[in-house]
Amino acid sequence: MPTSPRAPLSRERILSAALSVADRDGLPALSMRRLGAALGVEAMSLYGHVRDKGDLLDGLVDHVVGMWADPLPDESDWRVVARTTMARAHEVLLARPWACELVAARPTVGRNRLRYAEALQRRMLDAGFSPQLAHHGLHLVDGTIMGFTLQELRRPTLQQLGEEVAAVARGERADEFPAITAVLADSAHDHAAEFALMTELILDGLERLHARETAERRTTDAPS
Amino acid sequence: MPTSPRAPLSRERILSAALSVADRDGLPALSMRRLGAALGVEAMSLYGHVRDKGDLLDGLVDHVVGMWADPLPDESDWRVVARTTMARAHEVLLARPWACELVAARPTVGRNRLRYAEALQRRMLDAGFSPQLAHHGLHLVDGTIMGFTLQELRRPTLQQLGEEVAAVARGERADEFPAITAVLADSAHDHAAEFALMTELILDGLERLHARETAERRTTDAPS
DNA sequence: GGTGTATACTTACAGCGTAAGGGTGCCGTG
DNA sequence: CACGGCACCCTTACGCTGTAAGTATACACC
Repeated sequence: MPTSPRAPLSRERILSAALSVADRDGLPALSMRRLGAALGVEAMSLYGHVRDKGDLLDGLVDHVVGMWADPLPDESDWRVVARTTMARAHEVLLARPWACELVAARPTVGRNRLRYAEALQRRMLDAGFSPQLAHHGLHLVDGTIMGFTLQELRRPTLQQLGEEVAAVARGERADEFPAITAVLADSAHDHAAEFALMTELILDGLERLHARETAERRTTDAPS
Repeated sequence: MPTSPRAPLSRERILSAALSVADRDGLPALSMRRLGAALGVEAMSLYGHVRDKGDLLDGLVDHVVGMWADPLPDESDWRVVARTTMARAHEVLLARPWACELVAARPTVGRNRLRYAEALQRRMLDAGFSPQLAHHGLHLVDGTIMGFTLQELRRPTLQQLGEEVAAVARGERADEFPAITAVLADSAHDHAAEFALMTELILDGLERLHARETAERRTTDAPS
């Protein structure tokens, strides 16, 4: 067999291997050498297809964004698009804790991010949003995805760090932190339900802003 | 002068030096060796006061949290506490881009975080929130702080990365991304105003959930 | 067959976190 | 005053990181 025994490298193959490594061993374990080893290749060979490690990470970010933004919902109602996108993004990010950290560290705007922003903002403009409000809407949806997912990821590490905090979480410091203790004691916290509730809160809020905006426009445009 | 020419190390001094280094040179530059050098000391000397680099970073996170959570507003209205805390947190995090990244990477719950959570949740419980809703409220406020600040930090790096994206941002791809182009063309984006608007949206939403909750409780408790 | 080009490998360097062990000066006690 | 103990800090070393520079191999085409 004259051909090389291994398939040739490519950006695609590198990115998907990087995704596997990060999924399996976490983000700190994603070094160029380990990634190369996972592909049966030396570290330096990767640099033919990837400018930097930063470039690789940026590619990874957009790849992950594509996981929830692709395929875009074929739906004209901005609420439906926002809702399904938020749910999918939440699911994808929860399954890949390293992705949140990565997006925070490398807030890249890639092709998938562009396509998703375009789709959501177009729906909002079509629904009569002002460009300003469409801008706010995108930020609100995106911010909620990241902010809330980070909240949930914060929780599992709670017990692993800090005896003082763990005592509070076990309800042993009710004197000093009564409210926290009461809240923790009461609620069997359902993350998925909370995220859904907050999604609706966000969408309601946006819709109210939109309604207020159109009301103002009407009184301004036709006051006579 | 028989005493050592340098003041003895302490966790406090180390943390505040780490803060300066991160502020000046960024988070990647915060290595144990550089931090030691900033204190006139070798890297290994730090390990007498800090278990780990992770321990140091956790301390840094809570230190930053303290910057906006301390002193807690002396105010009984949860809305006021939430609003001022969000504004202060936003300001602090925008001035320290590395802090967002750090919180995402090390979602630690420290002493300052506990005190702040306690204060806000107590106000909510006092106002008649159910423990569930107070829990949601804290998550909503925290999530919005992080999510929105991350959004804003994403922007400055937009032009530095990716010629394709930069072209879109300059409005040269109106054919493929009409909505984005329209939105960018129209809005002179005011981040502070957007954050304030979204803060009110959040608070309104929470208040509506609270009102709905009390209405339901009334019909349940006294239906006769 | 010879040459060009793409691809992957090798070597090397500076920097990282930190484990292990070696000094050095203050401090309380005899 | 002398001395043991003990904080504190420094030195050295190891395996890891990203990546710059240079080298070898294997295929495509004239």
